[in-house]
Amino acid sequence: MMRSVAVIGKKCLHRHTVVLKGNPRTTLCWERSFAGASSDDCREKLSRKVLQDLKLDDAIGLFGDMVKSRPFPSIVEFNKLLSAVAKMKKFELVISLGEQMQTLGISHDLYTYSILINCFCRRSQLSLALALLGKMMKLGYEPDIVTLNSLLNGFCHGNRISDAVALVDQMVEMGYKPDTVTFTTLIHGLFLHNKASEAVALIDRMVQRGCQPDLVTYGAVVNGLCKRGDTDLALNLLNKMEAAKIEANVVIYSTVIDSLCKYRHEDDALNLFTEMENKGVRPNVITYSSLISCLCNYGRWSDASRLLSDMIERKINPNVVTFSALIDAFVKKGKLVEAEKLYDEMIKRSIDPDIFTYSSLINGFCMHDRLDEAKHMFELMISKDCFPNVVTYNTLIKGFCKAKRVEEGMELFREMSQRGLVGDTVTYTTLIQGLFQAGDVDMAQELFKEMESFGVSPDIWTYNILLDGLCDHRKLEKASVVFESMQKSKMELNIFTYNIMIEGMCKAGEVDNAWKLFTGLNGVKANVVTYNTMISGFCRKSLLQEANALFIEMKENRTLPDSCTYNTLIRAHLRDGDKTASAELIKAMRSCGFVGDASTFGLITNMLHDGRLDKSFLDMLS
DNA sequence: TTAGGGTTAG
Repeated sequence: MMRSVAVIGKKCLHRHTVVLKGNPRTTLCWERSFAGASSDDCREKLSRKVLQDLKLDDAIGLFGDMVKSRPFPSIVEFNKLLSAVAKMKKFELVISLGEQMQTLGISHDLYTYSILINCFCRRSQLSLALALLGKMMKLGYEPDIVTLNSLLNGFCHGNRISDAVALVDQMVEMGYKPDTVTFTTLIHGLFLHNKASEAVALIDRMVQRGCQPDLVTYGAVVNGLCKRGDTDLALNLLNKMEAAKIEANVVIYSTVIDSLCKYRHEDDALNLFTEMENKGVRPNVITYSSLISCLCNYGRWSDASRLLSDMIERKINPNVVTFSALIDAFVKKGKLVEAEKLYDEMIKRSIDPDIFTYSSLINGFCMHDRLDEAKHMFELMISKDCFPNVVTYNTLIKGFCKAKRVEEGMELFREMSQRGLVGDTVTYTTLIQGLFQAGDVDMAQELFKEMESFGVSPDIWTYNILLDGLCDHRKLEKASVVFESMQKSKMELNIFTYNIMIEGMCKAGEVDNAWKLFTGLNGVKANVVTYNTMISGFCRKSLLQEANALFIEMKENRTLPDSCTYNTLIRAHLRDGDKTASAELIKAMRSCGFVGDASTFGLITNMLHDGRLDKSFLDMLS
């Protein structure tokens, strides 16, 4: 590449002129063509307005007319058409039209070459783009900034980001003046290749070379940094901008504020909000919505409500996003009444709810087992031509499954397919879980098979639910087969996977196998549930020594026992007739602030009745 | 007549 670009030099400029002069054919033809109706037609068809909404078929037809008309229309007309086709992203077609032109003896000019180089780049055919650049330069055309920016874009989107950086340096050395397009293209490429620090360094390098980056360039870097959560670096850039007397605008401030808030620096976000006000930058509905939404999600309702009244007072009107964000936050915190009030308020303000609004409300109704209202909301949105997407369906399906109405969930699943929506991993996982809970083991397994055959990849949660369902329904053998295939696959098993299998084995009486699994957790850390399950497995087999040993081990491994750990052990020791050990455990449990659970109370009551225990035990428990 | 990516919120 560098060799090709290295030949770009001043001497080309001379030849450039010569070639343009030496290309009188198109000029002459064009002059003559004023008399020809067909060429006039073409020219009319190529007017800017027509080109804007030109259809692909018309473009091809037009090209056919153009190559048939004699004399040929000028190269400018061809360039306009090629450009229009390139805008339709039909890059291959542009290339083939270019080839046809050459076959017909219609010479390309600088613009044609630029368009074609761009097309090769967009098709990731870097070598062909470079070859064409070489050819073009041999003919004496000096690439201009647009040609080089296209090439730069090609490098950025191909895997040649270091060549992209080098190209910009070389452009500067050769006297080209990189423009905003050059920089935003390179910056975008750097972020695409995870080179955030190089993007920041680029800004410094530009300044060093006496090339002051503009607002757009800064904006691109700030945006890229914020998307990665590098808010410190973004704030540094804001300071740099200020030092360079480039005033950040509301978009840049909103970007940083949003990012600060999302990464849990909400107070810094609020401070920056004040700072932008002090600098005379007026926040807009987006600045407010983003802050309000984050604050609500963190439960900072009073701050959020202060901002809301603030924005209304300043006539910055909340829009559908503001309302939806609020509704969603209220719903997630279980405040459905408030969410419904907000919904009424937005209707009163003639703000149309959108798919987010409806989906949040449907979620709210589902969370409160108000399935009929959820369904009603779902039908309402459709009646308003706001069509549910896979997320909306998943929400409602989950609601029905949780309410043990898996049949209706399945019905929705079929309905979404009819609407042309494809279920995703969440859809299938939810339904598989619902089917297992409803005891429909066969259907659950069938759905799992369907999901695989439809190319929807099960994730670790899908597998965990499958394992759990199989174990719950006494299909440990089948679960073990699945588990082994998971171990062999690249999938990372989590502690839930192990907990499910350990529990399944213990419940099936296979404590030895469960213990084997427990001692062979592949780099996964046991949690309190893992210990509880194993301890309970030992207790079930009256292996109290093992259970006690594990209880000690879990404390040594800094896994805090919970109410379940204590209750399991207490019951086991009571059944074993060891009153002393039980009494000690009860004391220890109480000192941790836990109490006896229903099973423990039940057992003690029974033992009181048949005289195995005296009343002091009951007093100890409560 | 040629190029980039947008500009931010649920």
